[in-house]
Amino acid sequence: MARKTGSHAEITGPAVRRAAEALFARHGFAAVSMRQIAAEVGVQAGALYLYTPDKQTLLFELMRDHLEALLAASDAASAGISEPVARLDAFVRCHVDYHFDRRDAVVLAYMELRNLTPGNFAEIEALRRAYEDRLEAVLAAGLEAGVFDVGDTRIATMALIAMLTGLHVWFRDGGRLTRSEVQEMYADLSRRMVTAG
Amino acid sequence: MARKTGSHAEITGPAVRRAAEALFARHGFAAVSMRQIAAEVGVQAGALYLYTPDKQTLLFELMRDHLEALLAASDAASAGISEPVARLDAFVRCHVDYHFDRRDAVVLAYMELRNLTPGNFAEIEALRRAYEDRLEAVLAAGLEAGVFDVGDTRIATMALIAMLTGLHVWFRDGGRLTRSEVQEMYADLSRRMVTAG
DNA sequence: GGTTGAACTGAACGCCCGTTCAGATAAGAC
DNA sequence: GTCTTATCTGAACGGGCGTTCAGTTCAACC
Repeated sequence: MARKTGSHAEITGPAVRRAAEALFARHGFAAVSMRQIAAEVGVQAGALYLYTPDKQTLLFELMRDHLEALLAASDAASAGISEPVARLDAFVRCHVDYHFDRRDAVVLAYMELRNLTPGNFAEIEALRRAYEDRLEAVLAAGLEAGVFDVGDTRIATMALIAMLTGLHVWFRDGGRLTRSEVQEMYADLSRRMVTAG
Repeated sequence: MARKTGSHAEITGPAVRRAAEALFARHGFAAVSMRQIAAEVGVQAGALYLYTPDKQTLLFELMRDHLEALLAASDAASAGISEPVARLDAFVRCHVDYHFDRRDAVVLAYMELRNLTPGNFAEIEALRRAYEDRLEAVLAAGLEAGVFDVGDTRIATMALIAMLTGLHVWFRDGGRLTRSEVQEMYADLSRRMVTAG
């Protein structure tokens, strides 16, 4: 049987993922070595291979777990809301929340796509596409209902996603704006962007 | 004297920069080796050092040259236009133009900041900041004139820049949309984003 | 047609990479 | 107290990295 108290695997495993996420987000996957991750955790490089089969899988699982959680959070945030303007508002606020809480994961998920092997890329891309599709469905519903006015829902979707994802460029913890101020502003900008003038 | 006809330096130099730009944009600075760049050009790795002192400087100069050209193009595009709505329109169309014409350079300029040494980063960051400031000045002028309605010009600026830069995620040459269609759509989205409802 | 020098090769430099693995360590089980 | 096994070390593997440089090539010049 595995040891119960004093079992390090339950500490080291998450520590490896946390360290990898932070380092990959800051310096990029290709620029970070397994030895750097190990040093951050406080073990030798060889020990990492008790927790991941290889570096590529470590990246892939970080991205996959994040995107699955983001999708679930997004669905939960808009559950029970049917009015398109309110749904867009909920989507945007949920996304901003994720930036405040899981910033490194968000940065990874859209900066490191090019470092995935083809098979892993396909799976991550499908999740990202699913997230975009959630937003596009909201825009399409609003268009149908006559409350939104966008020439092309796909382009408007990509523009909105890009605007939201761009948060990471300027946002700093403890900056001059609070979470709810940022949410308010981005919700306003988003709504106006797709609403008839 | 240098050879005139048959001089390879005038061919190889630009070829090195072109190859580096394309490879850095596609795979990321850290994931591309000097040997890969050399292979793309058709020379041995050592020959690259006739055209750049090192890999870092190669990246830096690509980014600097691009940003300086982008700033110049942006200034030229809005020269003589004083009305804020028209200025925003010109800014957006110019940016979209750059995406069509110098896509790899655009991708580099905002994806590879983290791979610059501190000194190089400061210089590139200043250029990027100058570009953002151009846009923010337009928004501030529109706010003053009462034609724009944004709570915070800085946040609106960053949101707009992110939206524009996000073009690279979905745009593909020869896709279903023409250059002027994309310009039209992004100009519309931008204008509505910052205009009073 | 011999000389010059820009352009390039090819091999080498020391270093770090991802990954493997035999062995050390130490905590739970009996 | 002994055994077992989860956890980790430390050294090694082959290979690729950025960079240097002595030597080769060959077009242009005199």
